[in-house]
Amino acid sequence: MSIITRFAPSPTGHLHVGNARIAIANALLSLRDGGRFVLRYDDTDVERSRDEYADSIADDLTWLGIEWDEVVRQSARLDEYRGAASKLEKLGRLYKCYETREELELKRKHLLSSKQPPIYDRGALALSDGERASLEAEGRRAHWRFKLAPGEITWADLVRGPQHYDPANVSDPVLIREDGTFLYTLPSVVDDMAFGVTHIVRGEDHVTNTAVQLQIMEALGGTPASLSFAHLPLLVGPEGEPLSKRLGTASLREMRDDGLEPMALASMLAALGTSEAVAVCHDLVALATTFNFAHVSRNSPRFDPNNLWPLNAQLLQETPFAAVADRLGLPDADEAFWIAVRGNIDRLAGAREWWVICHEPLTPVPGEMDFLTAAAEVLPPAPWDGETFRAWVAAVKAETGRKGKALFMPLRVALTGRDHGPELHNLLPLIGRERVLKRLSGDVA
RNA sequence: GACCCCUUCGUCUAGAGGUUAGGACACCACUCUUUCACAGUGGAGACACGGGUUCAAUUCCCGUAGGGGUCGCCA
Repeated sequence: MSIITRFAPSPTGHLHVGNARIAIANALLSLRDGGRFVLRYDDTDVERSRDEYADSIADDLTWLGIEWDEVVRQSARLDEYRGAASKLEKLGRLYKCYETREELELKRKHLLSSKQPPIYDRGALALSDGERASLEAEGRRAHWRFKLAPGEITWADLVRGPQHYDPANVSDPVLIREDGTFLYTLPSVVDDMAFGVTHIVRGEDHVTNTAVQLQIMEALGGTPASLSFAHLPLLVGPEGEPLSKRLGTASLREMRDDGLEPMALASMLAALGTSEAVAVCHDLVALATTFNFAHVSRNSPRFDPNNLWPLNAQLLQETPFAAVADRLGLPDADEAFWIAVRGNIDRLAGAREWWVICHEPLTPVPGEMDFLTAAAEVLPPAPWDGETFRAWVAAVKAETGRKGKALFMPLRVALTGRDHGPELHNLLPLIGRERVLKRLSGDVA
C-alpha cells in the first residue's frame, strides 16, 4: 500500500519554521515513496481561522516547493463529523456535559492547588435524566465529551519507539462545543480515516492526542494498528527556549523577505535534529532520498536563523544563471556577470551591489598613484576576455617588480573600491577598458 | 501537582560495558603566487552532576539539576 501523509495546519496564523518542518517531513515522506500528500486545513475554530491565513500558508508551502495532491477544509466536512458523533453517541462513548467554562476552570484550579492532576471528574456522567432536564430548562446548553475507556493505549512510534499511555492521565476530551461546533479532535480522526492517511507525522506536542485519537478511531471502527505515527521533537530557539517565544524570527514571511532561498531552509529543516549532515539540496526530491525517521533524534533541536546564511550562500554558488535570471532584477545582467559574483554573495540581492560597482560611477579610494599610473600604461587594448587580467598583471609585475598582495591589492581597491570581492579576472571585462583607465587615474567613473 | 521525552565538542549528531569518543556545520591556521569563496591539509573543541552495579561506566540502574512537551469548550 502506498503512503499517504497529511499536513494539517490551522489557518490561524502564518506558517513558521516549526510547522514548516512538519510539512516538509510529511512531503518528503510521500515524495520518497511515491505516495500522496494531503493538505488539510483544520479550521474548526471559526473564531480564529481566516481565509487569508490559509492562502498565506499555501503560498509559503508553494514557495518551499511543496505540492499537495489534495486540499481539504474541515469546515466543509461537518456532515461527516456529525455522522461520526452520532455513531459515538449510539455507542455510549459520547456524553453531554453541562459545566460552564468558568466552573471547569474553577475545578481545575482547585485540583491543582490541592496538588491533584486537573482531570475532569466525569460529574456529568452521574447526572440523572431529571437533573439533565432541569439544567436544560435553565437554559444550559450541553457540550459533549468522549468517554475514554480504561486500559493502557499503545502504539509504535517511528521516532519515539514503543509508546504507552494511560488514559487515566487525561480528561475525557470535549469533542463538541456547547454551540454545536466541533473541536479538532474528532474531525482529525474522521478525516485521517476518510482520506486513508497511513502516516501521521506531527510534533511531539501531539502525543497525548494520539492516545485519545487512537481510542476514538477504534470506536469508529477504524484500525489504529494500521496507522504509523512519527512524533518529531519540537524545535527550540538558539538558547533552547520554546520557539513560540520568538515567533518573530521564525516566520517564513520574514525569512523570505530577508532573501532566504527556499531550498536553503528546506535543507536545514529536513536535516536538523537528525544524524544526517546538513547539506544543501537543490530540490525536495533529492532531499527526500536522505530523509529517514530512523535518523531523527529525540532531542529538541535548536533552530538558529543565523545558520541559514552559510547554506544560502552555498546554494547560490551552485545555482545556474537560468535559475536566477528572472529574479535578479537586473535586466542587463548576463551569465558571465552571475558566474563572476555568485561566489561572493549570501543573498541574491547582493548581486546588485556588484552590478553597481561594475557599471555605475564609483568614487575611487585614494591609492598609490605612481603604481596605478604604471599599471595603466601597460593595460592591454580591447577587446578583453577572461585572460586579459592575467596578461595585464604579468605586464604590471614586469614593469614594477611587485608581486603578491602588494601587486594585486592596489589594483583591486582602485577598480572596485573594496579590498575583497569576486575574482578580478572575471570582473575586469565587466567593468570595461574605459572605466578601468579612469579608475586607475583616480577619476570618478 | 501528574504524565511523557531529552541531556556527548559552540550547534546537529555517531558511538560501544574496555575506543586515541567519530563525523558534519561553524571557528582558527596553513596551502592553492591578492581578496571573498571553493578545495586541500592541519588544529582547538564534548560525554550535566551525585550515587550504585561492575575488574572496568560516558555507555546499565537510581537520584539530582537543567531543558522540552502535555494536562483547553486551542490546534
